[in-house]
Amino acid sequence: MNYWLLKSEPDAFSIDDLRSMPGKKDHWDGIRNYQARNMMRDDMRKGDMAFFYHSSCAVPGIVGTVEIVKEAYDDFTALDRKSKYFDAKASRDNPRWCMVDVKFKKKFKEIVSLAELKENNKLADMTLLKKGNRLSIMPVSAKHWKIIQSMVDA
DNA sequence: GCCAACGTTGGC
DNA sequence: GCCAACGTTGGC
Repeated sequence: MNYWLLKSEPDAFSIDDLRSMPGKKDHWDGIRNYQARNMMRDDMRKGDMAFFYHSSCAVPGIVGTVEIVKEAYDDFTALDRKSKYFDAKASRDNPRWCMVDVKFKKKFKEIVSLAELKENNKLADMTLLKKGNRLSIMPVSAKHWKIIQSMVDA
């Protein structure tokens, strides 16, 4: 079982949006980066857990957890001309992009902010905190997962 | 809005 | 295959 971190801009899709979906789940669409796609397709498994990270907002940070409930399948938004994730190079035969389904598990009482994560020396080697890493999906080690869980107020 | 750090594209 | 130009991400 693997751990992950999924970034989303809360203006576009927040953890509250996920919680209010039917069944508290939704597809994680719009991934248009090959590294992120490959990890999602090759390594992300049903039952894996992920942090939900809010990016490009007033207080960026981890706001809760989700579970991967469906493994990678074709991202149909790439074929939808009206979608902002439409990709002219994607086709039915070669959809190019994929997505997974995630289910809301928990929203933290308080956000674990990026600033707090940076202040924690034990997280110094975390991918998220490394310079220049902008991937919207990244793996989290079991060690880091535990440390961050310990930073959460009940 | 700025800018660093990537990733992608396309001419050669 | 190289590399310059361009686009994107995301913190600040």
